[in-house]
Amino acid sequence: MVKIPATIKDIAKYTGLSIATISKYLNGGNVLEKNRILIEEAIKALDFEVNEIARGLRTNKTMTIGVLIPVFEVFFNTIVSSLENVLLETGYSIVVCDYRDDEKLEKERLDFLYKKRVDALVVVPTYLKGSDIKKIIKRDIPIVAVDRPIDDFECDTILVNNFEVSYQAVEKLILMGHKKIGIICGPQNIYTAQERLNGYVQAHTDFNIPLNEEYIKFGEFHNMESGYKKMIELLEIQNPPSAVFVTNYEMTLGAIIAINEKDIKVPDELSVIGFDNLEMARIVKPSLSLVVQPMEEIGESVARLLLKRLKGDKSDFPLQKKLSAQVLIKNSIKRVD
Amino acid sequence: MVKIPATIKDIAKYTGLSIATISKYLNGGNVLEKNRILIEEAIKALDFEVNEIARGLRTNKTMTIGVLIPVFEVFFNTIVSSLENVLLETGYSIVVCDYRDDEKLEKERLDFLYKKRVDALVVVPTYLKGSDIKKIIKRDIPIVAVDRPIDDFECDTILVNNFEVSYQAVEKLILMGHKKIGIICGPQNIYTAQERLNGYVQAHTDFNIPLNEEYIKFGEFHNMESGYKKMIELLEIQNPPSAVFVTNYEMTLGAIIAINEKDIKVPDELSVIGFDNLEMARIVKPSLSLVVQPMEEIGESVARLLLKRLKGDKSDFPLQKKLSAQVLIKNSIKRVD
DNA sequence: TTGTACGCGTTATCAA
DNA sequence: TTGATAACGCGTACAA
Repeated sequence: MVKIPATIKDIAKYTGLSIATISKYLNGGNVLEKNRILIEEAIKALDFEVNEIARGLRTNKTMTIGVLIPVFEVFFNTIVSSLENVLLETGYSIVVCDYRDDEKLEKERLDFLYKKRVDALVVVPTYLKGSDIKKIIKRDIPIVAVDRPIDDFECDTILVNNFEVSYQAVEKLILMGHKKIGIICGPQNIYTAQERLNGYVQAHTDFNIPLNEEYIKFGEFHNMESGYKKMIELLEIQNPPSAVFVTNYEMTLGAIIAINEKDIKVPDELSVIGFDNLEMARIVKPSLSLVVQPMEEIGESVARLLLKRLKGDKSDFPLQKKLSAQVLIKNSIKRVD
Repeated sequence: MVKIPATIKDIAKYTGLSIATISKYLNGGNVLEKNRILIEEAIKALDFEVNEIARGLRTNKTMTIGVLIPVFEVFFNTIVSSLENVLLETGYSIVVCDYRDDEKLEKERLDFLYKKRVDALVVVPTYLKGSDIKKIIKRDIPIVAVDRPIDDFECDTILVNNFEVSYQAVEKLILMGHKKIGIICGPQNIYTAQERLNGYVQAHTDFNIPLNEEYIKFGEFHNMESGYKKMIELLEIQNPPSAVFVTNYEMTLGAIIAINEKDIKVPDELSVIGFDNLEMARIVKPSLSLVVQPMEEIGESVARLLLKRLKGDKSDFPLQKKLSAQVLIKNSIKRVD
């Protein structure tokens, strides 16, 4: 605690060897057995640890990867967690920042990570455009966009098939006879929210079911109260929907509370498909049908791609990958006619 | 993007001035007006930015503060957020790590932050002991324990009056005539959970109400399913409690779902006090009584203390501060006899 | 295998 | 005010 950590120089003095030899030992080079023992003894005795700042200055690498996410919510947390698990073995660490869905903060955090000299960046953008990135990022480091593409910027991108899975969910409802289908969407400026709405619209189009604007509600991601409110609104329509599709975790939570409060019986009085909420789905009775995104797979894909790029392998750049979410049908859907 | 960022040396060349002068300018020193203009021109032209790694090596400061929290959940997020807001103005940034309630990870993350040469540490410990810290932290940097003390380690500590507020909550129920009071606690190895249980016990003792072990359930923080399960268990007791105190956010969420599912009327059939869940409290009908912790205040206190220590002011060390949580009474409590 | 010598980009000291 | 120069701690040719 009190002593300033020893440096390579100290180890050199202690062992009588040169700085270069110690450095080589530290980096896995060959050293005479007796010297190795000596060095290891010195390291213990002097409580030595490499100064990663100095090493970073020299190697121009920090061995850290910057991760920028909108908020610390379970969807992003899970992705980051699995990303990290893969990276762990490789010597890379991650530094995660959230920007609380704030446009200004999004740029500031990106700048922060960049200034910390991360070796690569993983970004879940909201407002961020290509021009912003070009303004902030001046070194040529790998950047991967996750969950949402970056407007006007060419980079590796890993997405989920939001449109398709949303289509499938709504299609399922339609095939069960539903024609009055409500949807609680996210903000229209967010890519994933747009895609999910588009899937809903396309399914209606394909099955020749007219859209009813009353049934389309816009809530906020990361805000369960909005899910609650929008569900209440849907339930209070004179001619309410017979099924509702809620397009995100937190909003699903709020929607469930609304349904309970109104004492609506699922699926008898209302069919429901939620989103990304396995824990809740287990709890809620009857078991909740869900769209489940492959969060772990996203994290792993990002990690693998990142490692490839960090090795200098630029093949397939810019890579565009779309992973598949699944519609998980449980007991919250009833056939109607 | 392509060009490697310019260095002070480049600026020196461009302007014809010396490296030392540029450096002085960068650090707010006095420079002739014409030189200042010249330097600023060069900085723009060459896209210069200081290399903070090099600066850190030289100054032995990274101007970052490491923050270690159990999980990214709303309670900790809010604290971190307000901590950050205060720090923002000062030039310090934070790097946040979670350890997912994992003992091994808790040490690893601490080590990671330490190796990143943070200038100070904010820690919400779970398993961490003084001996662990002494093993990992060798430089003498300020450490602040938040929400929970660190066993066997002398350092600044900022806590919440868990015992007292829990006592008050239970006392309130008792004063409303309740004698059969259930509690859903957190894990016994966590300080805050212990304190909350102790407050419950003490209130019973003071009012001469015998404890009923059946009414004391242990769930898990950060796991709403446990709140759900424990509430179900309480409700299924032959002689169920007339009131339940749930001692954490996520568990309160699960408990509410359980209550809804069982179609229990609050407060007629059951009085409830939840925890830390303002958003939910707004949504749920009837409005939920709550223990509310002063999250913002915690963050601000930590920040101020930290800044003081970073200035070298060691007065009052080790500081022990206890902030006050409040019992917020709403419509979820009924008088019984 | 080991050591010498230099450079990474910055700050800090001390003359000028 | 400015500049030459020595650190900071480490990695790496290159020579020994």
